[in-house]
This record gives sequence, C-alpha cells and structure tokens, in this order.
Amino acid sequence: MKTDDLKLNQIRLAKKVILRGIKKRVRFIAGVDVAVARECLVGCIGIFSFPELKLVEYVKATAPDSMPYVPGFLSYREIPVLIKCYKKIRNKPDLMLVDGQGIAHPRALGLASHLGVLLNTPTIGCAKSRLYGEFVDPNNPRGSCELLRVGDETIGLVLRTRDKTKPLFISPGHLVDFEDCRKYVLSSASRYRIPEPIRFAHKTAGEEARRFNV
DNA sequence: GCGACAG
DNA sequence: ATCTTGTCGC
Repeated sequence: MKTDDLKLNQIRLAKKVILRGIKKRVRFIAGVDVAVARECLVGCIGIFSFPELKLVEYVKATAPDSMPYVPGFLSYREIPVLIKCYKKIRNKPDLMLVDGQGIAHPRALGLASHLGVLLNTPTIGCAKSRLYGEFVDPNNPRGSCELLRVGDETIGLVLRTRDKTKPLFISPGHLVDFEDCRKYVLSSASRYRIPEPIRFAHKTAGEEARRFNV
C-alpha cells in the first residue's frame, strides 16, 4: 500500500484517540517490544504487577516481515505481531508501555496510539529518541521533565528517568493523560533508564529473534 | 533541493 | 533495529 493511503488511514485513526486520565486502579502494567529476525518479527508483551513490578505473565509471537521500517510508519510494521501477542494474554493489562511514540507523531498516531485504538486499551508511548516536536533539555536529576511541543500544542514529555542519562520521550498513546504518562513511566523506571516492563519485553523478544537466526 | 527521520 | 568487548565516566 502507498504511504499516501497509510497517511489518510493514520489521520482517520488519530481522530479516535482519547486523552483522559485513567480512573481504574492499575494492577497490571505491560511492556511491549518487537525484535527483528532474518525472516520475521518477534513480539513480546510482559505483564507486571503494579506497583510491585513483579512479572506475572509473558507472551511471545512471530509474524512475517511484511513491511520495511519507514520513519512515521513504524506501526504498520510492528502492529500485526503485537496484536497476535495481545490475543494470547490471559491477564489483560490495565495499561501498556510501548516502545515508540504515542501522539508525538506527525499525524498524531505513533505506534502506541495506533495499538491503543485497535485494542481499545490504555497505552503510553515510551521512545528513546525524538521523532516529532521541539523541546529543551530537562535538568539533570531523575524526574526532571520538559514539554515536547509543536507550536503552542503539547504533544508529549521529555522525561529524565535516571540522573544524567538521556531522557525518554513520553507521550499519551490512548485512554491516558500527560499526568498518567509521567507517573507510570517514572514509577516503573527506577533502576534503569528504560521502564522495567519494556526492558523485559526487549530482552525476551531479542533472545527469541536470535534463535530464529541460528 | 536540503536536512530530519520512533524502531 | 542490529553487529559486539572492553571500557570510560559517574
């Protein structure tokens, strides 16, 4: 499919994104990530208890490498395998932390937002680098935060999760607000820069992808 | 035309 | 993202 059609689809789906605070208490928080093998993609979703952050369950799935990575269209590449993973989960999480952007995207539909809308579940985008928006560097102590913005509009947060390390680019995916983003990302990333649920999913998907290559 | 560009 | 050991800095 052409990127022009994908763009129109992103704009259509972005209208379905809802930004509002999570009302229900979060008991299960998940980390979502995808690794690339030679011939396929490997997805992993790890479900953790909150706020204890103990692993409760995890699922893996594989899917064909159908589309290359194109900046701005990452979700079309990674969503199929993630939908497959989600269906396998027994304890559906109250919130999912996704490796990528939420609404901090040229058409307001990063991977986390796209996934949240399709699954109708709360998601937060946790990216290691910027895709869209302007910002000034947050101060050095952990917890320091700056706004990621486009003109007058705020599209995300640049949050320092560890002293003197590169900040994370956080943005609402779906069914959460900016305050939730700050709160849940900071409370799930204390020992390392990356939130624990995402670190787990990253490591697990990577190990599985490595096996496929052997 | 020239840079920027999640994973 | 991925290829990869030691190593510089806090």
